[in-house]
Amino acid sequence: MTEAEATKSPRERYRAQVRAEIKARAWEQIAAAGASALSLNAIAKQMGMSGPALYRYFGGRDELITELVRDAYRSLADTLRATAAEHGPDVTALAHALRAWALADPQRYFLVYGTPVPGYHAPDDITAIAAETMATLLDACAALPAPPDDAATPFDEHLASHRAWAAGHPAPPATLRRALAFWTRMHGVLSLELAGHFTGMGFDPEHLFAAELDALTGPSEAG
Amino acid sequence: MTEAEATKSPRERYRAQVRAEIKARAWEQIAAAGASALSLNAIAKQMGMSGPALYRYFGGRDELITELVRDAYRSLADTLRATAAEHGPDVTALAHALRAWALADPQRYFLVYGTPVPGYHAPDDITAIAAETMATLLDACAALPAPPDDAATPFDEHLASHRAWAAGHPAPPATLRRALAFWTRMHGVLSLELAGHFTGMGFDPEHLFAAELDALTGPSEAG
DNA sequence: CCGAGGAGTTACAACTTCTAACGAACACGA
DNA sequence: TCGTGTTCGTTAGAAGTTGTAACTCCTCGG
Repeated sequence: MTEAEATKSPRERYRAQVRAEIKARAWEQIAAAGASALSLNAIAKQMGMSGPALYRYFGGRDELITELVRDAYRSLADTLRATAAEHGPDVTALAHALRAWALADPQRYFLVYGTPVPGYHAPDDITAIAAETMATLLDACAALPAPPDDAATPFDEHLASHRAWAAGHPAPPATLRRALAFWTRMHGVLSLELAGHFTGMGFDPEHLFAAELDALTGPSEAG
Repeated sequence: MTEAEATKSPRERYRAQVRAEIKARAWEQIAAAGASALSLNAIAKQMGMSGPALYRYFGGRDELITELVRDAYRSLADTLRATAAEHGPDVTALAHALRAWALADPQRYFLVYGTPVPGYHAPDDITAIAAETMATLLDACAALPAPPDDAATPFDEHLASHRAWAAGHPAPPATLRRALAFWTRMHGVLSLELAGHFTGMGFDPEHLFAAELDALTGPSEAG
């Protein structure tokens, strides 16, 4: 990384630095008021230069946001992969890492899992990062001990022949099912928590998250 | 309703009609391009009048969106309540009604459960509608037969003393826990499905939804 | 019938994204 | 060392947006 940056020409290093600062300001704005309130002009003014100058660095607002979305996916995938590298394929560690990542910057989470724009389709490289994240999750679910009553569900049979997303993974349908359950349940709690739908209800969202995680890892020994 | 509208003055009836048409156009725009792309000018142009005229009917863009959010909450609460009135307190019927409501207009779902604007706090009447929805869900969960291994979880103990949201409901903590699980899991699947995170993965989201619902209603007899 | 108030208009301010054209600074090769 | 050419940042401007102010006109109600 040091070598890669050092070998670039001065212009390229400067350009990379300005791009990085633009993105940093953009993240500040998004954290403060959401992605829809992101203003190129405001960023330019903060950086002491005038509006159109930013178009040297990003094709426009959409391109900047796409870049931030890509970074968000990348950050999530790296965080989970690092967690798996440190704790092994442990679904509990993954869950806590996911929650910490989400709470650290809710708007970054929503950039990945929030309301989509109807027409928008993410570039292929972004969906590739998403697949990488799913692979990490699948590995952890494969390492999960099979529960005592592990009869094949109807959904397992469906997954047996509809597993394009896990084509390169040797996990059986039950593992795929558990991975999907893990993903959707963690997201269900986190999404509602970050959106503030639990505020005023009295309970601690962290306990709900832990309860759902317990139900996932040990459906029988949870009591 | 007929009486209430008929007794109003002509001016008020006209005003209500124009407000309704504005909201109808707004829903079209939101369904087509999302809430962030809603343009008062575009609505005015569609209706054959010029921009500022709309400010007679809505204080501004934010007020119009808040009104649409209110209508979305109201629609969801009414749909679930009507389902409960027809099928009784059946959590399965509620789940299918919720999914149908969500699929009928994804952006309406996201207006309720989508990415929040950091600073925004919903008016009290909207949170009251949300509480109404939770009450309907609680009733259905209370009618659910207790599973065989129904030992109190740690989260149940937490809920026993942190149940402000169910203050007026006699349901025990285990029922509260099941209601929260129902809510978060259904939302987890629906949210990811509507946002398109399952596209290209190969499986049918409806089957996943059904599987999660099965796990919720009968954890033992599901196999 | 006539006045008061509501509806819609245009004009304007202050934003936004984004394009075009220009000048100045800088890195690089001869 | 000295052009030269690329790149950066600028201003100007078009085409949008939300929202306010002032004015006209019509209509409803006493």
